[in-house]
Amino acid sequence: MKNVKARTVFVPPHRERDAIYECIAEAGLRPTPQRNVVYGVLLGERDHPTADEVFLRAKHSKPDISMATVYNCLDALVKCDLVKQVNLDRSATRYCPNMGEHAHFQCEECGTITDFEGTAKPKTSGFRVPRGFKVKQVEMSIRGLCRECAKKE
Amino acid sequence: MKNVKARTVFVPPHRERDAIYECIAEAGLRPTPQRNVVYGVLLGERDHPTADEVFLRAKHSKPDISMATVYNCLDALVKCDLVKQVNLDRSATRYCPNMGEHAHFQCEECGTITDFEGTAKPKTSGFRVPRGFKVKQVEMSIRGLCRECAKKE
DNA sequence: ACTGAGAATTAGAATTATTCTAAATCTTGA
DNA sequence: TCAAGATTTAGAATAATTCTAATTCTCAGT
Repeated sequence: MKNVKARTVFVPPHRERDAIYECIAEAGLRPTPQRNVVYGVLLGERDHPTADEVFLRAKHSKPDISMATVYNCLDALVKCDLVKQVNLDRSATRYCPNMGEHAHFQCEECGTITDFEGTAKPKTSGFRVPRGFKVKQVEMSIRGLCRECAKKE
Repeated sequence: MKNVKARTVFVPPHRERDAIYECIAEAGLRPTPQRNVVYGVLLGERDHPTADEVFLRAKHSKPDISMATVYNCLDALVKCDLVKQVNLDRSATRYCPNMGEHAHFQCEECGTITDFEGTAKPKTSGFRVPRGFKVKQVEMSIRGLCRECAKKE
């Protein structure tokens, strides 16, 4: 699990699909076909889908999967650090299988989300962490105009 | 509007309440009692309330205010840069009148949200902004354990 | 391979969060 | 004062997420 971050970015999808079994097991969770399908969906199209979109796509390969299961699987994947939750606005939560360090950029105009590669650490970013607080995860999100929409302006 | 950020952190509340009129007007929106009350609620208790919590508090001074209005007002305040939306998990959006630069820290254990002072810029934080993208706003959110919960561990 | 305990899945109901609608009420500039 | 347009309102509608209880699956121990 420790080296998932380094691995997930460049390793081809089929290796990832094997990795899910190890990772889920390591996290004390059971590998199941549903979790596999859900993870596969996320790896297949890295466009930060909502739970609902994941559900629709998962149905292609597993027509009888249920919404509740999709939520359960997503939660499981998040818990064992294979997937990130992305909350940007008031709309539905999105999911992202890129565990490499990156920020989420959302275009104000067209809404698309783009990953910006890089590293976020509160100290190097200039934030004062009060004494006694334990930082576990840092996320950065950016709003603005994507290339296409910036051109149109 | 440009200097709101610098001003809001240390200026006492009563001055803020005057500021809302200027700011709302400048943003091309009308100052109204409801907007004033909603903004006052946010300034009064800076605990990052949800729209629902704002609604309940606003009713104290304006018992006939409606939920729809609370959402309208919050949107208006967000639009004219007096208030920030805070989206951390799958639960309801929270609102924050601190326009000084800061990150949001959420405790995994007790859920409380704490502001960490500091500055977030994608470049100094180590993020590569792809050519053509226009960055307008950067937010940083941090998860971990707050002082109290870290002690208990 | 078989079995029992506990984990995961399922459909659908329930809950929660947010948006929409259309009527009533304000605000502002002429 | 008046008209145009913005804002507020209650309640309905929609969307997102969680819950429930019954069923099915998985796996460790035989």
